[in-house]
Amino acid sequence: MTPSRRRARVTREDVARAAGTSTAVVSYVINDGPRPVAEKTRLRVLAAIEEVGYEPDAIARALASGVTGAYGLIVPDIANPYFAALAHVLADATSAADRVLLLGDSIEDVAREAELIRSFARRKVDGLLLATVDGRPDLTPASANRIPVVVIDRVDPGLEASTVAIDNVAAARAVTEHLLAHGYDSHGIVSGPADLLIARERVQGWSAALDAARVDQAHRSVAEAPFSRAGGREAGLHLLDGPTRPRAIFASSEAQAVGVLSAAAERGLRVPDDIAVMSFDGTETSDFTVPKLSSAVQPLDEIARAAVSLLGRKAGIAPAHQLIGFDLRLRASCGSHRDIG
Amino acid sequence: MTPSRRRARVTREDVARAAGTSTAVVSYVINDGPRPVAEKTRLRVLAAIEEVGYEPDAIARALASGVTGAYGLIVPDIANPYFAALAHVLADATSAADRVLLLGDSIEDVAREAELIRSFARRKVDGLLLATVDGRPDLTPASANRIPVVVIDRVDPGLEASTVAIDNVAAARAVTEHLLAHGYDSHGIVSGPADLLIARERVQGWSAALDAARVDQAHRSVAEAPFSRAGGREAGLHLLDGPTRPRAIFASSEAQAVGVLSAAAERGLRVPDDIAVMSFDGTETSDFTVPKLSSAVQPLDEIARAAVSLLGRKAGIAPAHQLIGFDLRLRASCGSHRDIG
DNA sequence: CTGTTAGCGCCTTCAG
DNA sequence: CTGAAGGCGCTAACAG
Repeated sequence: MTPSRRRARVTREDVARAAGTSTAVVSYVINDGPRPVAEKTRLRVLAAIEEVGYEPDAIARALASGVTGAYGLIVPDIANPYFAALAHVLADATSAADRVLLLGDSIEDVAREAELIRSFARRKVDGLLLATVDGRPDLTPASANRIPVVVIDRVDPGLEASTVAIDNVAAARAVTEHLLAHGYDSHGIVSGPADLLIARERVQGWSAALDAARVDQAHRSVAEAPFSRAGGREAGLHLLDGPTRPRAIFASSEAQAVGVLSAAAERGLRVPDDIAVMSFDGTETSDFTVPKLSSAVQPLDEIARAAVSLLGRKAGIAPAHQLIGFDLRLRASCGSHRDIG
Repeated sequence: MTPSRRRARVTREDVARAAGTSTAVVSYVINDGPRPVAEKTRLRVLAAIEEVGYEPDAIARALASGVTGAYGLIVPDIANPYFAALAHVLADATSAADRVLLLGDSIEDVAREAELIRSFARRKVDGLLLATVDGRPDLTPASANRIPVVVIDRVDPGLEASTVAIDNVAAARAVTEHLLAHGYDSHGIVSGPADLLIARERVQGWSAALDAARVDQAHRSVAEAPFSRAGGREAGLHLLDGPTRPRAIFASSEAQAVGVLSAAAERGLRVPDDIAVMSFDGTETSDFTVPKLSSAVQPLDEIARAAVSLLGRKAGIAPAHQLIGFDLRLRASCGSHRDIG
């Protein structure tokens, strides 16, 4: 049983020999096509595969077939719990599609992102899932290789790619309307970077709700910050220390909301009694903050399913733009359900 | 300028033709070897590459050279902020090593993990980074392909692989000694699953410190739970609701500590005034909880560097076991620094 | 220093 | 239903 040290690699040829067939038949069996194989031969091949311990080489298969069986995912920062949650469901959906996932962390850096796109394109991924840090990323490396691209999360129109997203304006508006329903009279928002469309959209929804309620401009304050916990804390402190401390703050991402909670604690303010907070995204993180965060929830599983499903389509032709519904989840941070934390 | 629709693929051949050389020379230029190339020729080739817009095909290159330029990373749950933080630094270190990262999420499932190991082995990754959910994962698919494996985080001895980890016993002991220094007299621990060595080690360190301080068994309580936020909350509630509520709780992972904070809030208990909490891992998350978490910090960058560096070694021969130092970081949750949150 | 060419392991068309 | 054989795009001997 001492394995010959020189021949670690077991190939189709070994299988064919053991089964007494040709290598082509082995392929037919493994791929269940493109030619039919007699049941008897099939079993013989299967037995031979078992016997010699054959494992198909994914690289060789990829080169020959033109299908790599890999999807690429690029996110601005995998350490951000929101993107981590997104990656989780996407990894799952990818597995379900019987593929592996290439992860790229662009570190919120445009140049790095472009590099990752090129790198993944050279690797001939079967599809690219992109949460971009760039308003208008260069997708030509993908299209040159006929790689379908689905942009998620930070969606901007005019992209030569399919998109999956929620209605940011409507979601932000719904959040704000809830805050208004509580009777809060002065409002602050922690917005994302103004060069990102989704950041502007969320501000827009917030403004629209305040407009409709005829909230005076003097009772509104905006603090722009990166979509991160640190950004949220900074912006939160800025709002809390400002001349007119808002009674309610809408943090336009979950990470920022976590930062706002931390800022409030730092100033000795109680949430929601002194300051109400609502959030966006609504991953599991929001169930474990103190207090729990109310938010517009992005249904990540749905988004993942939709995104991976769009990757299945042929590339190039007619990008699709899929809108996913959001949920409003009320917890303690906005003043609802004080009792249940 | 209308590109011919039939020939999307630009190959070395096109470059060679444009440069008036052979395809081999193109390879030599691109790979800077294995044969030297005259400077003049080199420039001509470079220009030709630019001119025809050539991008090397990573798959073909992998097949021919036997090097894929990809590392695999398998984690129990990428949605867990701790593993997300780990993935972040590993992605970075991988990029620095000029490679891409294949991400596998085993969903805390042993079978799924085994499947991922096989899948990555078939893909011929150049190295495998494994945060296993299995005490003794089957690494033969890797070794059969001479793929070096580095086990991180959940390390167990007797593995046929290199490991990178901190001294869990010492770290847990240091945490507990700090708690004792505060004068707390009754102690609880949220431990991880008992079948994981690191979980047992952290309990061991905790016990050792209590033993040394002659803390009576009656003043100790243990609650076992998964290394997750939900697990931490359950176990936390269990400890808080038990017959002898501990004055201090050591949560043996950051995720669990977040759950404990949430449990304390649910019971209307203040941290650290009513109940002190210390944690493990210490990622950025600990700086944004309310209150901030004191913890034994695992220096992820160092771990990542060490792990990727170990992957560089040849496979098979003599696995190395690298121990990384931990830090003790004191914040508000244990009763230190009340003022600075 | 440069060109020729035989693979890498598998897929798939084309004969049989 | 099965076998033979030509690629997929690139690397790396081996000749010149």
